[in-house]
Amino acid sequence: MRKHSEITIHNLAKELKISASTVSRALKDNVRISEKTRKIVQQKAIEMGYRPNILAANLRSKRTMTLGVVVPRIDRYFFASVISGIEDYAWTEGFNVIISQSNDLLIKEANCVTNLYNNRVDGLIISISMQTDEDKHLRLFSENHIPLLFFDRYCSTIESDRILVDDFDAGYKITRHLIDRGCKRIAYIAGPGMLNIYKNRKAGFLKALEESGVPVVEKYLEETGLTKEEGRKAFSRLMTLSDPPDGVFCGNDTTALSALEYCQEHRVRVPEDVALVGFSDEPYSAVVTPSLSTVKQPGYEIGYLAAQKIIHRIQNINSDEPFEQIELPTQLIIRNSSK
Amino acid sequence: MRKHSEITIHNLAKELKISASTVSRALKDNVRISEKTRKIVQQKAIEMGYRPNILAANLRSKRTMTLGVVVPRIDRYFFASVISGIEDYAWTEGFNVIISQSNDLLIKEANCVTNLYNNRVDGLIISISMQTDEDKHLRLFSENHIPLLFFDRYCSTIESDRILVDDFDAGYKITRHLIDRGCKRIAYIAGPGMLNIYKNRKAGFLKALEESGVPVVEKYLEETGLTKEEGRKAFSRLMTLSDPPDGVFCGNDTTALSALEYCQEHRVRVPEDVALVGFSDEPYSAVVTPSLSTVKQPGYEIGYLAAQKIIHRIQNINSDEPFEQIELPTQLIIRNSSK
DNA sequence: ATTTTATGCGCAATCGATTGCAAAAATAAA
DNA sequence: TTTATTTTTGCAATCGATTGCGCATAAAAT
Repeated sequence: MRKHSEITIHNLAKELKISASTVSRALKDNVRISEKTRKIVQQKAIEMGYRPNILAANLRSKRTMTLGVVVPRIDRYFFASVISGIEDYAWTEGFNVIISQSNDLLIKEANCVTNLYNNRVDGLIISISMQTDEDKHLRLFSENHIPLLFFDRYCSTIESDRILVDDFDAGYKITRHLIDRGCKRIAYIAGPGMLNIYKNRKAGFLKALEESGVPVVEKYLEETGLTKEEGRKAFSRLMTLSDPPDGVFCGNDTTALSALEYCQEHRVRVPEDVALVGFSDEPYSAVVTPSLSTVKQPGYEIGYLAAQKIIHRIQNINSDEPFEQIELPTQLIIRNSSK
Repeated sequence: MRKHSEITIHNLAKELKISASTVSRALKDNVRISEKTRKIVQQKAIEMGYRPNILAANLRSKRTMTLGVVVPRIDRYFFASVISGIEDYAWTEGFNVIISQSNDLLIKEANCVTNLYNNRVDGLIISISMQTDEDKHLRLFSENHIPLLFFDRYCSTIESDRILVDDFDAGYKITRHLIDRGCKRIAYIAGPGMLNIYKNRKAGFLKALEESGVPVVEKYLEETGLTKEEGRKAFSRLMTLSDPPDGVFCGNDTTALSALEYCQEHRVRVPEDVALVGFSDEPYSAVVTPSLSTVKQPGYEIGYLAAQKIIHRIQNINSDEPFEQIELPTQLIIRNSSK
């Protein structure tokens, strides 16, 4: 609560012996107010330390100039960089950004989304949780025609803008690379097949195998939550097979790193005995030994573009531009773990 | 803009042929409303899909249930984890969190702070930019008695709560460690001396040297912006001295990493020729080769505590509890770069 | 001098929820 | 049945900025 009583346009008006409407207009450089009055009002506003009450303006105008963002976790580099991109663009347009994290839990996600809805954010940018298999909470936005944009992980039952990376292509490129370097027994540690990104990566993976006539071996396919622990377990299962893989496509860098650690402990040579490729290009991936091959996703650009797109929608709310699905290219970075 | 016309308490009231006040009270379980009416109203509210307009409530109550957060960069792990902690606690108390980044620029910081002020956030949590050498923008909060809390980097000219890590102790511990392992020529790549955290680390550094009778050599003291490039340059200067240091305390892990890279390229052995210690425990520090000694700062805990503290202040705005400066302990993690 | 056209400004309603005060209704007491 | 008491509800103002409409006054045209 402000101790100093707020200075409002009414205070200014009284002080200047004019009406509040005139003050309001003068402050917004409305053409219907004379140059002279405008100057006087603006001068007085500065003098008295006037600060517009955005709440009141928002109530009246039914806009909040605020974007809601929901990500699984803020402290994962990919998401942090997406947010950074969102925030940077939003700022240039005068939008604020409210952040929430779902912790990859459906229920928390639903709560966050509902909360943001109730807070009247002008748009929602979201990457859904690993658990999300229903869309009721998201319909709150789509059905009320409040701009909604998915990035990376999306919900296919909801029509909306999406900014994705080309996961199919990425999966394909990775697998192709492993094949090209001579791997014969290629394994894949996947994330939850429920999420499109993992479905697509797997499809790319399978396509590459098929194309090269490499057989798909069921026991080389693991599905996990892509945590460090689960990754470790899955990789350990693979390596204790009688014919362990000589190339592993890990669903993210976290699992790839845990695989690397496993190899160091068990004196498995990387990439000689087994080649490893991760996904995301975490900050550590370039600097571990051996450095980790991976796929770089342009997080900052995704965020920047997402903010641009959604703010454009907000500002042209009544145009009926069709929804757009943008797929940004990924970059396969070949490092020592698969050289 | 919502397409469906909003459902307000007035709509509900009309529908139920009672007054809006009664509806308002019924929805908030006010004791002055009979059990019967309350049930009816709440039932109808659900039925009609009523969603309270938080803007209106905020305008009236002069609270926004929102915390503002300003950090130099969101995509730095330390800050991301602090934000994660803030968001987690804030959420349990029903607070939203608006994030802005200053990009370590004073002018952007001032803009962000002013914007958050105008948006009537109930409190501000900030870690100031490297450039910040004035406090006018921050006085907006402190002088209007809106809770303000610094973490990590603070502004000493402003009275307020602070959550810090014990930088003096950390600097001392690091230096002590280098001395104990036998380093004779110890260098320090510092951050801007304007910021207290760097001042304090340096004080700890000097204290340790003095205590052990190790002479302070001016040419071993570098001051930089702690970026990768500047760190590289500073380290290179140090290593091309006729008597290069055999132990370097780097202001953060970024510079430590660039030092490591320099060493690899110039065949300088770490830690045999020069021992390195960083600061922050970035995610990569544990996994580079050699793994990087560093100081772990409890980011998540700092954020969580900061949110607790500031929300407590917000909820007890009129109590006159004195400002508190909390210093959390750091943990020296000795890894291979200085073993 | 009179009519037309601009220009500058104010009135009052609006956005939706909250709340002090008073009135009405229901219940208890006399 | 009447009065006192308690419970329940409504009126109307408030939070602060915005805006459609209309009234003045001034300037331009006739």
